[in-house]
Amino acid sequence: MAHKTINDVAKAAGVAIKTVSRVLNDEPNVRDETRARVQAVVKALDYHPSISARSLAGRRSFLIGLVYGNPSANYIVDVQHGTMACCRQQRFQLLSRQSGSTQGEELSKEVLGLVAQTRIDGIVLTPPLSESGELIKALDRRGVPFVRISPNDVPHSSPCVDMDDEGAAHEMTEYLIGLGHRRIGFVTGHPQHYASKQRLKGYKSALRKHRLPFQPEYVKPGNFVFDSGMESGRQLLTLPQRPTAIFASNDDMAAGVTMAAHEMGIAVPAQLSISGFDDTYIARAIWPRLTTVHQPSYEMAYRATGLLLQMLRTRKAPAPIRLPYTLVCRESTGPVSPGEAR
Amino acid sequence: MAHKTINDVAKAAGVAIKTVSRVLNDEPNVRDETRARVQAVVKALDYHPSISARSLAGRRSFLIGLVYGNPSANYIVDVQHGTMACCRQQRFQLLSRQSGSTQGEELSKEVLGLVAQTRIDGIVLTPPLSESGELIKALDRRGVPFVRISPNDVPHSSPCVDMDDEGAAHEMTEYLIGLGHRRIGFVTGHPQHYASKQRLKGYKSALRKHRLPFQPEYVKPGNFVFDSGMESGRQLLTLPQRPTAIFASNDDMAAGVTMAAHEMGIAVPAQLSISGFDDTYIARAIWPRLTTVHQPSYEMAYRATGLLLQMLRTRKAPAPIRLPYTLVCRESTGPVSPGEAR
DNA sequence: ATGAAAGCGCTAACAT
DNA sequence: ATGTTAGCGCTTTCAT
Repeated sequence: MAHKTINDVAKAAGVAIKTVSRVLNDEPNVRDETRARVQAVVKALDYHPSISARSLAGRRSFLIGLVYGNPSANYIVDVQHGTMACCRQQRFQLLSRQSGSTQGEELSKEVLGLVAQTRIDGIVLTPPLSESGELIKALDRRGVPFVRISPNDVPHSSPCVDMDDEGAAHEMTEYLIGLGHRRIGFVTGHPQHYASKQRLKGYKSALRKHRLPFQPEYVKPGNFVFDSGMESGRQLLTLPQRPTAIFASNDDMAAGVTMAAHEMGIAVPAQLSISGFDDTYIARAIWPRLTTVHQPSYEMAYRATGLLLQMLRTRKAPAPIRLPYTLVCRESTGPVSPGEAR
Repeated sequence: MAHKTINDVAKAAGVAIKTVSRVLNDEPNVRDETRARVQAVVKALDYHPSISARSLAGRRSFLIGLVYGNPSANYIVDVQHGTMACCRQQRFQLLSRQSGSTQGEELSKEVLGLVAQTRIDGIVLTPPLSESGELIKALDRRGVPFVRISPNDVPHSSPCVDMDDEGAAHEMTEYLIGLGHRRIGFVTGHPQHYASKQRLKGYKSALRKHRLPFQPEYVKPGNFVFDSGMESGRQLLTLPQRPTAIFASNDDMAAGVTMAAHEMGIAVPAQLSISGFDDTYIARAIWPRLTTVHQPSYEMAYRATGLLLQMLRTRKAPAPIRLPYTLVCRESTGPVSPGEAR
């Protein structure tokens, strides 16, 4: 037997299809008794309204798009699951999309095409796409609601969920300083990524606060990918006065630094402390386990999706949410050893 | 301005909407000249047909569902990207869904509900969901086309993409034997997972072939998750006659074994060789990098999706595809040391 | 080779 | 509080 339709339900419940529609959409003006009867029939028939039909007839598709370009698989999975959990609760479906291009006109065109085809009700934007001014402008012009995850400096009225990246990096750096480290290397994130700048800022401000000199040769470039961490790690560790601690802007790169140290026969944490950022799965899977900043990616995505859906209902942008981070201290960091602290 | 419709295109091209429809769907009976004109207008107007309308009117939604319950994030991401790449090429959209329940009636209900709501054209099933007889039966009854990824013993005419798990495990075990190992531990995968059985089988057959005794105490249970590998690793390494090599049924568990070895102060690979299965990101991110079986997850998913879409077009099931694996030898394995091989 | 009309399963706007 | 009707943007079926 084919799919049930709203007509089947209406017939079985002895009401008009409009009444069924009201019940499905939680609209008022239905007697409790009628509502209960319809709901019973819906359950009995195992009826699921067609989102195509709803989307075509109404102004909602019950489809949410998650668009990402982020290279860190573990981060993405956390975000996707957070978004999915929220969608499921509110009976929305999730359409995932990895964007080929990361910025500019091409990106905007791709996302706009997605919207045109699918009529998705809203979009969850992850970094670094959440920072593309052009994309945001394009979405605005089309009137597509969206929510951004992660800090970013594109001023916009749309909702946003973030955390205090600068504060977290500051705190992590202070933690390393507290362990006695004076020469602390830093591996940056992708230069276009606003969070990268914030994390670097926090690193710098902690040095300043503790009157340690900021030495540019201790800051190496990265792009959030493992290999870039390994490469920058190698460079830092071959410096004449090598750092006794290295703080990488995400876990993947911290794992790369750890790999570099292993290859060079430098013991972690005895000779070198390493810390990361994000607290993804990899932080607990490598040896020594990474001291890192726990970024609540799953919850950020969950809350972000919640804001988006709320906005769809109320038609106005809810206030941004800032979620707390926590320092997670594991075995990759330790007190500086006397021998290393010349 | 709102979205363009097929009417806009028809008007601009000076044809009936049916002709536009023919062009969009690559149907015959359109003059080349007319076709070209319509295509030009489509491009000029940046027109994207609404999948809701297509889905409602026709028998296709251009939506593919990816349903997974697999706990390994890195594996899932590979699969999702493979599926996405194929969908993008053929102008399908991807709806991702992590199933809450892994089996039985609940799973079937969830997936059937998804189908009813979204009218997705077909489903890509990943292990272990691809092995649920009940789900497969339910999908059959509803006439929902699907394709399964990974080996499995539910006989069915639907297409399937897999690899030779048994052969791969056999080869990996032989490789360890070739390095001189005689006491080889094994960590199994999730018991419900057919690939687990195949991998164990390959391990056993290699031992047999080389006339090594199969010792049940060298086989410990796992469920494809890091922690289970660590736990089983600990148990194996506290055996009175501990193994000189451990073969875990996936990379996450092999990473867990590596962690256990580190914690117990056992050097890898000097005192213990470790190998995994899958060749996910984690295999290259931990130290020492894992010797493992490269499973072409991305390509398996890509090809599987291709089979599914082909089946939608031709209405008949294409032949299954078996993709080749390769052994990837890295630093986690080495010749057995004389001291260990008592 | 092209077009006209009906209708997919819903919701919107307007009855009652 | 409930029902009726007219579409949403396409594909289908049947003409021409």
